[in-house]
Amino acid sequence: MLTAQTTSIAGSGHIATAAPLSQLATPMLYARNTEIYGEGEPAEYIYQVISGAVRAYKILDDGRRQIGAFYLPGDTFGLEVGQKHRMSAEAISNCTVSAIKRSTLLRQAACDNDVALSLLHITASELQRAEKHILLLVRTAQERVASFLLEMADRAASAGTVELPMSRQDIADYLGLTIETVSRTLTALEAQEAIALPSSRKVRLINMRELRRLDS
Amino acid sequence: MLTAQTTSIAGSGHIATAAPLSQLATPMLYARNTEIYGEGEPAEYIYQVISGAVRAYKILDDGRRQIGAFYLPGDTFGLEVGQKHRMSAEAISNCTVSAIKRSTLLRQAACDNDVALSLLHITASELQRAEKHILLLVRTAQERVASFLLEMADRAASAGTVELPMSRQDIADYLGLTIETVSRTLTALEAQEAIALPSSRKVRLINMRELRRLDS
DNA sequence: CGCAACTTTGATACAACTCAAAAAATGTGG
DNA sequence: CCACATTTTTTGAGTTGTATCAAAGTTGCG
Repeated sequence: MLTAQTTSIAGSGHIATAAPLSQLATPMLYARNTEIYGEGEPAEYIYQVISGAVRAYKILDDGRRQIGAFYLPGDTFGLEVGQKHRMSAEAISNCTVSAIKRSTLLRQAACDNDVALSLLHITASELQRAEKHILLLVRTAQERVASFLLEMADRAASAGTVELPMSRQDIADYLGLTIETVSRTLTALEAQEAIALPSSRKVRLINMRELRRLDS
Repeated sequence: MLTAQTTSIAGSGHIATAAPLSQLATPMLYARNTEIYGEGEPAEYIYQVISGAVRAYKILDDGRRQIGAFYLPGDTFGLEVGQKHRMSAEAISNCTVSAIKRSTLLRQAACDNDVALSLLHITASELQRAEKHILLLVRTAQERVASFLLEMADRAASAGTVELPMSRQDIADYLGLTIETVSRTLTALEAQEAIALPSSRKVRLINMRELRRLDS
């Protein structure tokens, strides 16, 4: 069974095996920092990242922003069982996403078990991610940052170097830290030669053993 | 459509409408502090709390325990899409739960859409809970404790007084705080007359406006 | 090239943690 | 039902990690 990460909504996954659906997948372009949908808006579409990166977030009452997830190419996002989006989503970089109508999907799910099960798997993956995120948030700054780097490496690494599509502020809002703490922690990891920072958006993972020990 | 909180696995919810399933629901008794299932174990059953309270948790590598959720009467827990339980579950108090075989359920889900959709709704509820938990963990101790009390009041209050089935340690491990901080925070809330503590396991919510302001 | 945005570094403050001990609650056997 | 042992909760004192406030670098873009 495919996971949400690899289930294509327009490709070869369960959903797409329902013939009419793949035809309904619409490619869409979003410029850097533009909104894809807002919290509380009717959930019209579910999306899959084709290229670029997306952040999903909520704004807390005190004005802070908590990023719930980053979505990279292949990831599905924006699926809601209820009527409304529970987070906002924005393009981190210019990106292309493929979208299909939620109403179509839910209608399909009501009669097609494969579709219903795919939705279940996507939601279960999101749950697993959220639970991992909870564990992250009770750790030290070093552990959070190390864990974040390893996660990004898993998802987007090429030859030991991670290209971060997101800003320090994005990382801070994801890890529940301040931008200063993220910056200082990266500097500290560099000083202890666990990573190198050839540029602020490029991280070379040098001492994986040490990073994994921190992630543990 | 029913939510996970109100979907009965042995009663009138979607799952039970599949006639053979309700017959398969088995009532089970667990004594205080006994394990219902362990992390990593094959997920044989899914459960619903009939009476008592349950905690689901993971042990971190440094030995700390993070409680992911408390389950109260009516709540469904232990549903996994994968083969294994991703957390451990223990009875907080002596409790009775109703259990049905996961294999049966998944077999049903593969052909019965109502069952598949019920599983989707239960999982989506868990996801929503986990996302709320994430937002909790980036707030101050006072905000976390106030939010926790309001959550418990919503779920189990009778006449403004919340009976806490769990210990201070349980609360601390749920909120990502130490037991001392939880205790001090409750004392502080009492001092500012937002709550009263007739006993350590009983909390009377006095100033709801103030608590909601903290929860916000 | 110059301005705006982003990132890093520095100094200080404070919330929550740690270690320690007292107080209160709970359980147990006589 | 009481006396004692154990567990849980509260309180205290001191430390520390992260936030805050401030400013200096750095990068990228028009």
